[in-house]
Amino acid sequence: MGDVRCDDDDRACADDPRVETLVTELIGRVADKWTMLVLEVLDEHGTLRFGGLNRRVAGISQKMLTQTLRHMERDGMVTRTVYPVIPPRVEYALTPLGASLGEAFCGVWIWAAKHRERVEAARRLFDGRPT
Amino acid sequence: MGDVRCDDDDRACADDPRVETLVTELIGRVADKWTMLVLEVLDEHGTLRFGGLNRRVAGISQKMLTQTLRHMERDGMVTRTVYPVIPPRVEYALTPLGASLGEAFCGVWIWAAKHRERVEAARRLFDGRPT
DNA sequence: ATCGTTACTTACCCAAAGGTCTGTATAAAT
DNA sequence: ATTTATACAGACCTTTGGGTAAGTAACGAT
Repeated sequence: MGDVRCDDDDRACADDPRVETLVTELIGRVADKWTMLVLEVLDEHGTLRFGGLNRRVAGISQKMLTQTLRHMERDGMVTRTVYPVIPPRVEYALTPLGASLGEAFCGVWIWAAKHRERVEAARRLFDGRPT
Repeated sequence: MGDVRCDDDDRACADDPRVETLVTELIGRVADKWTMLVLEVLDEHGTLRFGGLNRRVAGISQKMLTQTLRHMERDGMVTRTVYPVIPPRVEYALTPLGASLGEAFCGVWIWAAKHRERVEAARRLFDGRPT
């Protein structure tokens, strides 16, 4: 039961060091806490302005929202459309690439939903708390 | 092209706050950088000792390996088997739960393999570097 | 003339992550 | 007697993440 690797699509899980590098980056930067939440909100609402995102992402600071959006833009996950009006109007939307990352991460969401009880039980056991 | 949510399995991606909490924890703690790398190595090699893991995980410090293994053990991802011999011998192996998380994250690996070029191209474009 | 609005940028600061180094136990090998 | 091997734990210190707050620009409304 340990040998079951993941070979659904292609040779993806292989030992390509460049893929490994990207995955490490994904875990560490692209797919950090805020990125995932922004991605989820954009996936739900389609196009949103800065303020709208700030209101919906729940707990994010202006600074982190800006930073996160810049990273996502750099990685080709979102488009940033500036309308030269006053007061400024900037719209953000997911690219197909961004949407596909969301779908990829959906597997983790499903896992979390499916195994939540089990993880919490394991923690209680480990911590020696009563059942 | 923006409405495509992820409804592969069940109502997983829904708005259950407990799931959201767990996912946030997953991204932030359970499924952090080192956890994923340890998980991958254990999935490849089956059972490994502390030293073997330390040698194979590439760049991890002793402290972080210990910490990561403790967290994974607490979450029910790995088993820790101590043999009371001198010098000490401790073996680590994935549980079925741990293996299933690896499979869930495999979607991200596949995504990374499939879209690596695209992400790197987007970055070059954003950074204004030559093609 | 001043205020409000929007989307930032920048400076400052604190807490957490994480690396390095040292200590520990114990028996077998030299 | 000293060294070696193993799997840690703990102290110390640097780096990074991330929050707060203030500043900016430019125009319409009061």
